Formats: sequence, structure tokens, C-alpha cells
Amino acid sequence: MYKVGELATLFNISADTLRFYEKNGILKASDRSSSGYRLYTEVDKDRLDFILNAKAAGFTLAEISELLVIEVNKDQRTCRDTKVLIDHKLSHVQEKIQELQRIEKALKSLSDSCIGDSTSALYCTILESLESKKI
Amino acid sequence: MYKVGELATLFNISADTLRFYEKNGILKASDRSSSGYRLYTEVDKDRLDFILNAKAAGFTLAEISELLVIEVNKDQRTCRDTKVLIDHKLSHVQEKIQELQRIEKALKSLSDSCIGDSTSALYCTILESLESKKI
DNA sequence: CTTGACCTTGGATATTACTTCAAGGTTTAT
DNA sequence: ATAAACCTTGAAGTAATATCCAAGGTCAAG
Repeated sequence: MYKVGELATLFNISADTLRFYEKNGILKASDRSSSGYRLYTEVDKDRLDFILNAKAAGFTLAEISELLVIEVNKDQRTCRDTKVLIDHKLSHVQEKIQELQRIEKALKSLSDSCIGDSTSALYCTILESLESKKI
Repeated sequence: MYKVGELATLFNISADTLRFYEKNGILKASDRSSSGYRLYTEVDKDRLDFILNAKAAGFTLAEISELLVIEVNKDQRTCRDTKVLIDHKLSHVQEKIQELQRIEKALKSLSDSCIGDSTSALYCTILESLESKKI
């Protein structure tokens, strides 16, 4: 059994984060000590591991909740249920990448247009672009 | 002179957004009518154009404020001042792209490991990965 | 028995960029 | 003259993910 600070240290997160996860129904300590301290079991620890792995894969906490529902009811769920979530997330991430690449391109084009030396900004091509050009 | 709704319509944003910009010191209507209506001039309109172009290039409102300070005091600023901001933003965006690409890769690898058919999730490789593997 | 490190709770704060609301005043068209 | 469409303000709400704080209880060591 781990106290909140112990489990937090194990995973290099803060005790506040664990309390936050509990408040949001994503990870509840299985037990409490007689004095009210949270006590986490090995199962709780595995669940936290799952949560943090999913987070590292880019899932939001809401999405992780969905994944956990499947994980916990594995025997009544199919691979399709899981894969649908992953693929949905994947295309969302790909859209975001494309949007950022559009922005990257715009910024590069702004940056490349300007030498960036100590001459007056009066005729700075970057500013000129922002004044009028549609990006 | 444009009223708030007129200017908003011109740029396909909401009147509320313009009021929000004013509250945040990013764009203030130059005048008010006798009854208190905001009245925007052509200069205000140009400034809004600048703001929206910068937004399209991925800048936050705080960053746009910085750009506007340079834009308005052009004669006392250099190209370097401007380019520093752009390049700073550019590398920030590139970092975000890399992080998303890391996530994309992780998701792809999860997705590819699973056929996603109607077999039980009991042995779903995606769930197995999330249970233990560090991504 | 005291000190320090830990734990509890609820609530506030932070970020970003708005949106919505309530209650009321103004303008324009018919 | 009245209805529709506009405008005003300040305050509160939203999403996402925590972090910080205050006031107080608990536990282990010396």
C-alpha cells in the first residue's frame, strides 16, 4: 500500500495530481487508513501506469477514461472498440500536425523575408507582410 | 467609422471578440458615438487586419501585443527586434510539431499492432501496450 | 514532547481566447 | 409608435490540466 506522496514519487508526478485524478474519477485510492490517508494498492498502481502511458501517447484525460472503461471490461469488449478510439485520436493528431505545419511555413516565409539586422524596422518586410498580406 | 458589429462582420469575427480585444488592450475603438457606441476608424481596421494576420501565423494575443508595440514604434525599432520574435515563435512551433509527431508515431504503432476486428479485447495488443510498455 | 515531514479538505488560481448572460439603452424601418 | 436589430456594461462560464493555499490533523524520530 502506498500513500499518496509515495505513489506520486514512484511515477514522478505530484500528490496534487493524484488527488486531482481522484476528484475527476480517473483514479481512486482503493483504501483509506484509519486516519483518512489515501492508500493505493498494486492494482491502483497498474491503473496509474496505464493512465500515464496513455497520456504519453497523447490522450486527454477524458479519452483515457474511455480507454479505462474498455480496459476494465475487456471481456465484454472487442479489439474494434479499442482501435476505433486510437484511430480517431490518430487522425485528430494528424490534423493538428498539418495545422502547425501550415503555421510553420508561414513563419518561415516571414522569417526568410527579413535579414534581421540593426536597420530600422520602418521597412521591415515582416511587419509589411503582417500589415496587409493574407497568410 | 464602423460600429462594432459592422467591423466584426467585415472580418468575419464576433462583436464580442472585438469587445474582448478592447478589454485586453489589443484593439481599442478610437471613438465613441454620443450614445456610447464604439466607433472604429480605418486605422483601427488596419490594426485589426494586422492582429488577424498575426493570429493566422500562429501568434498568441500576448505575442501579438509585442508585435504591435514594434509595429507602432517602427521608427525606433530594428528588423532584428521583429525577427527575434518570429524566430522564437518558429522554434516553439517546431517543437510542438515534433512532440505531435512523436505522439503520431506512438499511436500508429499502437494501431498497427491491432487488427481491430470483433474478437474479444481480452488479448488486445493495444491495451496490453498501454498496460505496461513505456512509449 | 516537540519538530518536521507528511496527510486531509475545499476553494482559489493559472492559462487562452473567447462566449454567454442579464438588464437595459439606441437606432432604423415600417 | 412600435418592433427588430443593434448597442452598452460587468460578471460569470467554458475547456483542460493541473497547482497552490490555508487551516488543521497525523506520524516517526530524538
